[in-house]
Amino acid sequence: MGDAPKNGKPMNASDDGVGRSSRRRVTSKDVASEAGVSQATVARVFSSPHLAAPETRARVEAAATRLSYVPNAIARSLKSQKTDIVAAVVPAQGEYWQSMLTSFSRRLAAQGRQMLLFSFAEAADVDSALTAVEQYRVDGVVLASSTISQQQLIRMLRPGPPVVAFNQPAARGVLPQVSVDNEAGMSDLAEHLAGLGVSTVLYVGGVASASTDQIRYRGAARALGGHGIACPYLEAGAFTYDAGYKISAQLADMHELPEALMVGSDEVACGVIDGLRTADIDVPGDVLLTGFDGLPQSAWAGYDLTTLVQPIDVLVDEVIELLFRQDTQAPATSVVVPGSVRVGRTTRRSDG
Amino acid sequence: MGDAPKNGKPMNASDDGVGRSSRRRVTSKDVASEAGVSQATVARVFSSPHLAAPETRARVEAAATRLSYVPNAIARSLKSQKTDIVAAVVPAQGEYWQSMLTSFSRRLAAQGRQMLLFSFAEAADVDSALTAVEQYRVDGVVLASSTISQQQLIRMLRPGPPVVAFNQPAARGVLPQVSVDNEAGMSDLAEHLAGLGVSTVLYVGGVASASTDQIRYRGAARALGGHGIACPYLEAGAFTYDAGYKISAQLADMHELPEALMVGSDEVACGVIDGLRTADIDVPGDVLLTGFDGLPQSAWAGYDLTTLVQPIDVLVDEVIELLFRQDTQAPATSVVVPGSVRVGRTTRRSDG
DNA sequence: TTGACAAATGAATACGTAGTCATTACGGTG
DNA sequence: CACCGTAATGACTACGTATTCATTTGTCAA
Repeated sequence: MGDAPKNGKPMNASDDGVGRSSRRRVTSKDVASEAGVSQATVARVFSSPHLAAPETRARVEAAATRLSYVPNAIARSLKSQKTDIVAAVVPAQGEYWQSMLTSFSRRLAAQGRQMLLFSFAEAADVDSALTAVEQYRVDGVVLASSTISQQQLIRMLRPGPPVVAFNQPAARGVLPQVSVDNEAGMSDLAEHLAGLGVSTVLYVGGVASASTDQIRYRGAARALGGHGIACPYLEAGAFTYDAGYKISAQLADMHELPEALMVGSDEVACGVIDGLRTADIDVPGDVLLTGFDGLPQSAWAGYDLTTLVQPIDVLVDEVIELLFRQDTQAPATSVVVPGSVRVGRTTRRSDG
Repeated sequence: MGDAPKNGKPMNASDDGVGRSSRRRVTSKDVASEAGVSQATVARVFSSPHLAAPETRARVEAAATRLSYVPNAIARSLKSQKTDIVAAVVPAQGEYWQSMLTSFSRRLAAQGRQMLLFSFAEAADVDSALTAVEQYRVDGVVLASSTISQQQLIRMLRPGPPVVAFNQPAARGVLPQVSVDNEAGMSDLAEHLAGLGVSTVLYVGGVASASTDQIRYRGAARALGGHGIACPYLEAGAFTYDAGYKISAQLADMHELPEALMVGSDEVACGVIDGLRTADIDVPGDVLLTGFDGLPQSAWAGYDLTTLVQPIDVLVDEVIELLFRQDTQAPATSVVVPGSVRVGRTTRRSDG
């Protein structure tokens, strides 16, 4: 046991080494005295190793291992004014958000960043989430959900971390925003239907006031209009399975079904299919159907929807790119990523 | 705009007062001088208001509002040695974990705590997640997943924040743990089947090495054994829809189907149902079926599984209770919460 | 030999807050 | 009036790290 370093301040000399050494967390200072260097050197070894002599580095690392030293990210954040944390404000419900979440989380982890999660069920929760976000000085914020109010969006504009809205076209011009090309996607699906010779279509939306819903409907209506096909709008009331299931009763009651249904989201579409089935209406036998999003469930054999698959990983990458781009000058960039049509059973005429 | 020295100290002394006063974040010191009090008083107003005179408090709050002061949670955490953050280490895939996540997140938010999310796809990711967890000095950790190794569990035992394992019976005796009563739950389902007069049963597990799978199977085997019914085990290979879908081919090839299938999880069960359907085997017409977990999808009309519903909110509450209980003496408490059987279409004989 | 220069390191400081301690003022009790 | 306890507040410091600055050492060219 070598001892007597030139810097022999007997601070915690009363601690008898081996005993209960685990009461207090080990700090860089402890490692420093263990390795016989200064605290500054320890910090350098961990933050910018190239500034330390190889021999010194080895000694410090050995000491750190011996003491099971773990750097304190809180202190680092305070000093460096960077937390390496990104906040995500995401609706509590909805299959779609979940997959976006995990993709986002993994991408961040690969960059050495962490993710602070805020899930909310009501608008009020968003406010408290935003308050917490401000306190934690995160490096970036992602706002997902189509139900965040304009006012809440604007709140994020005051000086603070960069913010990006996810699949929230309403934010365009207010916040930087990333979304799939909702209009073109739904348009592509409409063209697919038109190509099948469909002549009557009904659009089943989720929430009429949601910007995604409006834009998707516009895509359908325009494309179909180009073929001289009308496209009335019916609102399910929510982007949920249950909403789709319930609205299907209205569909079943129609004296004449359209040839195809374009549904605003996969989750609603699954509900519609199941609901129609209870009324002995078969998809695609009696009516064709398209979804939107490309959820895992939409590919399940029980549904096998024709839908627009959102490239979630690409969207997430764009979000991160936008968050950490140095060019913070451009005030409200809007990135739109194309999706891709996946043809499933629900638009295959079963007359084979 | 060519000035910008590479290492320019951004003194905002040139800041023209009222205008863009937002270069630097407002601190409690700023509020102090604005309100004509000391920094200590500002801190008190925000952390323990009862220690400040009402009049002073009002003045400080007014000043804080005027400057849009937001307390810095990082600095507070450093000083108080409490982050009010809980880390969750959760598998990236699996419907079940997602719902647990959002429930957990909302519960924490209600307590003024935040949640740091780590989702992982492979075991290697768990290690890096645990490293990050240690650095951020979180107040607690929740480990979810049945595939975390014993070694990784043990790593969390060194001095650090309290840790609770979620639905991970393998952790029993090693870490405090909360889970649904897997054995009793599966046993209840088995009794349900026995009550229907079923005499041959096949158990379709997810991953045979997973502790939850083993315990659930034991519940089924014991209960059925009590009725003199055998219960062979078949492994799907994963707790996923696809695994269930694929394994159903083996079921369809059996020269004689059992009367009932007990599937280890709802997600696998959905795959099994869809897979059987492609082989023209109907559930419940040709074979009864039970699931486990109580996922939202299991209640969808297309499946409507008889399953064991896990009371996620209760489980989450127990986790939080365990994390922050002062009584940290008890080394490895194990809380087991009962689930409830929900009878669906998949065990209703369609002989009506 | 000497000066210039780079590499390596230590001392000191700042990040923004919470808590400890000391100080002041005040009202009640003896 | 003297005494004491309590409320309210300010000065100061610690939390653990990253970074600046100065100092030391070694190397090379003049």
